[in-house]
Amino acid sequence: MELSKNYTPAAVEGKWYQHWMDKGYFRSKPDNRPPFTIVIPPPNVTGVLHMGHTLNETVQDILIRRARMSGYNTCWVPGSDHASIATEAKVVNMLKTEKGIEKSQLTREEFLKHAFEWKEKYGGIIYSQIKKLGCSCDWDRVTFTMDDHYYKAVIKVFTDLYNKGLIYRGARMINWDPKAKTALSDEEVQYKDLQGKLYHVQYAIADPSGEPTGQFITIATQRPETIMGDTAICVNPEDDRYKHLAGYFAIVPLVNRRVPIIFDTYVDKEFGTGALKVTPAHDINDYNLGLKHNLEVIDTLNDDGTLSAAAGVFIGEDRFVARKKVIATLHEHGLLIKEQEYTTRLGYSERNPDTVVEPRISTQWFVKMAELTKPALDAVVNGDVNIHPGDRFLATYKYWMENVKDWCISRQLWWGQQIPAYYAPDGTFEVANSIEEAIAQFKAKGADYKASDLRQDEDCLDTWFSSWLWPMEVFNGISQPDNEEIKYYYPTNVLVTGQDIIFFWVARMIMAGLEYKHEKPFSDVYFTGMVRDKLGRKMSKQLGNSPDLLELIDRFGADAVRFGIMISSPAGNDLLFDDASCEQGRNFCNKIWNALKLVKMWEDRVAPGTNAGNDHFAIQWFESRLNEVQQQVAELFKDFKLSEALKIIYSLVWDDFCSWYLEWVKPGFEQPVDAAIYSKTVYFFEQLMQLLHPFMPFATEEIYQQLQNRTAGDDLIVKQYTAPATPDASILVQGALAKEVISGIRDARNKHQIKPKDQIALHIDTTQENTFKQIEEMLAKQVNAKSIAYTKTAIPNCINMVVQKDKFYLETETELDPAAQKEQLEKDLVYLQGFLVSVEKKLSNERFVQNAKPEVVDAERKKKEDAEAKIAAITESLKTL
RNA sequence: GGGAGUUUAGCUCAGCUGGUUCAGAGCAUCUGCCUUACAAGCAGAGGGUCGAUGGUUCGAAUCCGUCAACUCCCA
Repeated sequence: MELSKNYTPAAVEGKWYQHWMDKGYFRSKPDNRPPFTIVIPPPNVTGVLHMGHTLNETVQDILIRRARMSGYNTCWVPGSDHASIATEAKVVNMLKTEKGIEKSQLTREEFLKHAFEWKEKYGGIIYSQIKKLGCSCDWDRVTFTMDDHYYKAVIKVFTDLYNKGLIYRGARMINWDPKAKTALSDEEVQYKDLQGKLYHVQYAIADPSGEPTGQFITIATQRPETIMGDTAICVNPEDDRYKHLAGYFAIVPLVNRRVPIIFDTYVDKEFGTGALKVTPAHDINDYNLGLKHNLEVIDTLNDDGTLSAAAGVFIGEDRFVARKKVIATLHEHGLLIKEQEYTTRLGYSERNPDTVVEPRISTQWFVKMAELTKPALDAVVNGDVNIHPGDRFLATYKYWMENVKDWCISRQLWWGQQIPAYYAPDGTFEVANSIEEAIAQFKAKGADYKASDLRQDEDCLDTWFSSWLWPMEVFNGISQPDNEEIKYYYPTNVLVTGQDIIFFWVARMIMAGLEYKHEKPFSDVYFTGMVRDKLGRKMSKQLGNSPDLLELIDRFGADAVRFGIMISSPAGNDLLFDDASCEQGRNFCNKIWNALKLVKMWEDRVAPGTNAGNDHFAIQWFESRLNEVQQQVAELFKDFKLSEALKIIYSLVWDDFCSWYLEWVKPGFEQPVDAAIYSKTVYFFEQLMQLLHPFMPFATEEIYQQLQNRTAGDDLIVKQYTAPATPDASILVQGALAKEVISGIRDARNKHQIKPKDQIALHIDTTQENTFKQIEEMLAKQVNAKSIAYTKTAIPNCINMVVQKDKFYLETETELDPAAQKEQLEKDLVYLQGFLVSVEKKLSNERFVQNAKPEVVDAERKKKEDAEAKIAAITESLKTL
């Protein structure tokens, strides 16, 4: 079959993916082999694959494929999470715009039906993209965090933690998303720096008896719309400006409430006016002050961010509209005396990025973190779980673990696991796996209720409260503990994820794993960096700088995209992604494809019966190079240095194999090929494809299949690696010398403007004639020499050059310019003499000879000898000019 | 405000426990080639006082101090 001019990914990718699927290569069942398990960090169902995912999935596929080829029973579990807030927001929006339905018109059950329909429709997009990328996930294991068994597992864990006293219900200051109308955990709030204003507002002062003194105290606030919730004014006890106000009151403007003036060192004398208005319901610090000083809490906001009746004024207005109105009113009354520019930080909702989060007091469910974090911290600190790269994230992890606050897990949403707390009419409640169990529990306490008497908590659980069970429940490890699969696959091997979810997810999975399996969920965590555009900007929808994955694959091929993202991806560092690197990947595929074409051309020209080729220097050399790189790759994989591994494979294939090896063994035009050389070349090619396969699965499989006729089941994807042999160091040195001589001669030819077609006669003055004798043929071909001769004396009228200790004379018909040659040689001479001086200086330094390691001193002596020999060679050459 | 990280060729980055085969790679640039696998290619070349400044050492891109710039995390 005629091979196409260039590699055409579209023609092979779908074909091989289907073949692998048909053969069941991605499927895993427990057996006698050691397992190698990865659980996919579940992308959320609302998403499409972006470049961050692409990097992530590619890394996982590389690890899985390499393990599959290394004797492991590999299991890569795909899935997605339900993304409570984001999905509910999308569904609500869809219902409104497409069907004109408000969520409030629906029952919980009706809403969930719509949500599941939505998930069926859009949730699969991401899987098809992962397939396009070539990922070898076990598609029979797709798991969703709202699957029935998963749902039950989450409820079971909730009940269990509650019974252990690790979950409680209570009123706390929480982060409120007024758009989604739900509480958020601390981790779901993103802070942004903003230019705000500080308003200086006057409050009238009343004396201890309550009589107005006619004086005012000025406070500074960013949030004048919360004034109506003020229940104190606080100043620093050391502040001389306010000391006389002990026992006095302030009158809150707009609502004329009389509130105490309190003293606390919390207040910074230097900030603003040194006087702080205290609004316990709407600021975490004020809340704490309120607790300390026993202040009244007045919540002036509704759950949608509008002012509540408790505000007294501007009731029903949005908080930002109310702010403007309050300012205007204060201004009218002459109470607003100054506006000041001020840089501040505001919290935004992670899932509704345009919505400012409101600190709010609310009754929610919390997980007590202290007991759970302790073992999870130890697991990482003592190296049971290894984080890559290095321990760069260890400090961050430690800090968070040591300072973590209780985790708010209730969300005022429907899309998620409904909290299994059942309330009796009298307000008491029981937490149970089902309403029947709740009734029984009530009964045990002497309260007799029917199901219709009880009301289940309306709220659902934080998505992360389900995804922290992921490495266990994808194997039913919570719902059916100690089943065969969880025993076989858990703990998993590697977790590959972005560093941005270290707290959301990684830390909590470790906690859950230790709590429920008494074992870490994974041995290694590999953090990928953030994918940025080539200007270093984050990729975002707003900037439109995130390339479309499917379009990239169409343009370059999946292998090229994988290559592109991996080659620019040092572990853990942010990577600047540029289409150009995919282009490099495409060119690489093409290069290999063309090497295939060359080798295939030889297929019909094999000279039978000859085996002389086995002694060919190129074969021995490449065998060693291959072994050397195979060993290096194995080391790099151990350290998760995938990008570097790809780089050295790339260089092995392109430079060593294509540029040197193939040129060295290539027969003359239409000449026969030695049988041994041919079969060795095919073997090397297969080895290279095998080494490269995890990175570029499609092209390598295609080429592997093209190289020889294969029997059924002989597929590269499952071809097992063999342990590399030890490379022959002396052959490698000779190979390096050959390359250096060839490049040197080519350079000399170039510099003297000898046309590529003009032949030279080469004379070599060397002490290692045998070395050159065995590479004579390939050397002559590579530098276009018509003859090679050995000499012990200088040849006149030649281009002179020196490589290491050997002298080369290039005899040519072209007119030579001795002055230019002389200049070049003299330049080298000056450099070498300077080098020699520095080495001698070092060696004559007694302290160096005494203190340095013997091998270092020896190395310096060797350098000295080499430099002297080379100087001698150059000096001799110069004499002939 | 607290903590972490980064600063090496035009660009993106390697350089582990200090020793001129460590001053590197890829891309980009320049020169010469449509050589019978590949112009998405081949053969070559140029380019950096390793952020600044002190110190330790026989010797520092590599260790320590200070400073500067940038990035990220936390409050």
